[in-house]
Amino acid sequence: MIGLLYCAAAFEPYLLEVATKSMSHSERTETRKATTPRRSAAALKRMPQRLGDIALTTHESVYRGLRNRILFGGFLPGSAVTLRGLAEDMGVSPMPIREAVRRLIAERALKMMDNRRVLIPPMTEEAFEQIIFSRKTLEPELASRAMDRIGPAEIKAISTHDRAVDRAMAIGDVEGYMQANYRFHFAIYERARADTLLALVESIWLQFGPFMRMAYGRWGTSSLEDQHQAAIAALERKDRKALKAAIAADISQGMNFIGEGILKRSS
Amino acid sequence: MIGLLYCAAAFEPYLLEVATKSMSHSERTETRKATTPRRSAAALKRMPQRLGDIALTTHESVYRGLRNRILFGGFLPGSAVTLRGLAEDMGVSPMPIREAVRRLIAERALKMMDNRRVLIPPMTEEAFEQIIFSRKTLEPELASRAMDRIGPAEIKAISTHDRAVDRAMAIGDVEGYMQANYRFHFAIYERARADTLLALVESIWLQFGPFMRMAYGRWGTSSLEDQHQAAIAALERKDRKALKAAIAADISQGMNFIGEGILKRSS
DNA sequence: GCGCGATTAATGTGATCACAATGGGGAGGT
DNA sequence: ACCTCCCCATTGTGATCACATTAATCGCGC
Repeated sequence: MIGLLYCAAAFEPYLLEVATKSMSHSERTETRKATTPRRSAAALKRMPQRLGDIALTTHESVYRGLRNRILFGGFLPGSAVTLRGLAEDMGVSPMPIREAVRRLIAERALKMMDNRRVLIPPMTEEAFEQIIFSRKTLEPELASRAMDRIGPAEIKAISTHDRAVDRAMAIGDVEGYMQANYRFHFAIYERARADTLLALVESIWLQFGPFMRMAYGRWGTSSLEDQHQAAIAALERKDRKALKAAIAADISQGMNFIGEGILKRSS
Repeated sequence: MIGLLYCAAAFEPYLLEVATKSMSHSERTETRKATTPRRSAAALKRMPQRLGDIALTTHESVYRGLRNRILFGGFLPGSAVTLRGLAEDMGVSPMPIREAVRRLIAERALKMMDNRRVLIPPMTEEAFEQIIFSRKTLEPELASRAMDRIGPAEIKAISTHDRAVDRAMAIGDVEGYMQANYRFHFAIYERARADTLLALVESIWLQFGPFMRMAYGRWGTSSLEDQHQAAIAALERKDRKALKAAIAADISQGMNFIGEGILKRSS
């Protein structure tokens, strides 16, 4: 409710677009196309369990879909989500939605109000400052740990992601930019094999994803600069100090752009 | 499965004691005392919703109960938990258990294996090192932020918790020690009014709770030292630098004791 | 016309059932 | 005595229903 003030301004039409989830719930929608689904014998064709790579539960694919959508700005800060609404959108029953939403609430990607309504958490100046602190503390450390495990092959992959960042930035593809930027950073961090730390960082990214999208949606990505090249160069030289500095600088620049955009220039 | 190796050694009988949850599900157990609860008309008396302070959902009280139990060592690292088992223990249906467990898994207080079995995550040396790093990074910072909001009244409360720590340590009350120690730290951290950072720290504490309990259970709390007095003195003097140093030293001492105990001396 | 109250719709929560898959234990064979 | 295979108990998952509560909407009185 409170957070709805954030989206009072006129807004681009990306609000509810489906991000990057490739759910193939074909055999389930045909069960549900009847307006009033009866339970009698309709529960037979259950658990077809799409085996894309390995057995994946429904709530897990729902979770990943929602997670990506939040991470890359598919939701507006302050916008509400409902269990039944999402269930209908994704063509599943409300049950796996409940579990996915509960999980995302625990990760602070969603927020449950006192009235038990669920919404994308609006950003506050205090939370934003804490996010910056956490990022600048954890991410350079994670990159430093990863460095020893990053060889030429990994550097190549990381560079590919960086080029995707530049490409998206050039054509103003906000969502593409955010996805490529995420992949760039986490391609580095994942090599640290430090999942306890990585989980903290992922939770942080989930919290500023919608907010970041809002900033880019308003002021574009054209004036963005990053320190990705400096980070790659540091990785090639195995220069730990330079790497940490590059990551820290990248965070500062990016978050400063977002913060200036939304929090300072007000509406 | 793997983690069960950790509890192979002989062990004290605190394994499954109920920690500090005061659930009053009296009116619900009488519904369930029949061995095979039928659903026909038994679903009438639902949602009595004990209103201790404010309306509290069942899965929320289940969550808090489980959380405390994990935090203060009510479970052994590597031990398995089952939805139906917990449901029976707590006298509720498996449904609120599912939500609470899902939430705790997201907070890394529980771990779901590939076979979908849920267990208390066993500790590894790598995870332990990351936990120490996170604690030493976040907690002194949190204390520093809290200092400006800590007056004589708060210092009094904090000192009370410290005395409880000493008392429990003197009589070897492991669980009492852990609870008092938690209250001491979080009485400080909460004053920072930085819930984004606080959430990260709480997740970390949940992860080493069972492990800490194991160490104290084996070697007692008699040889423990802490820097609580130094922290309190720093709070009284409003000495930010000393406060951060005291918190950092307290973490180092405590975690070192635990780590030495379990990871180094093997069995 | 315009607030204001009662009715209705919608939402989260809890319970129960059905099902797939894993795991353990016992029987049978070597 | 040990290993192997099969069967059954147990577990998590998904669906559906019922309910309490909150939000929305319509209608009535001023």
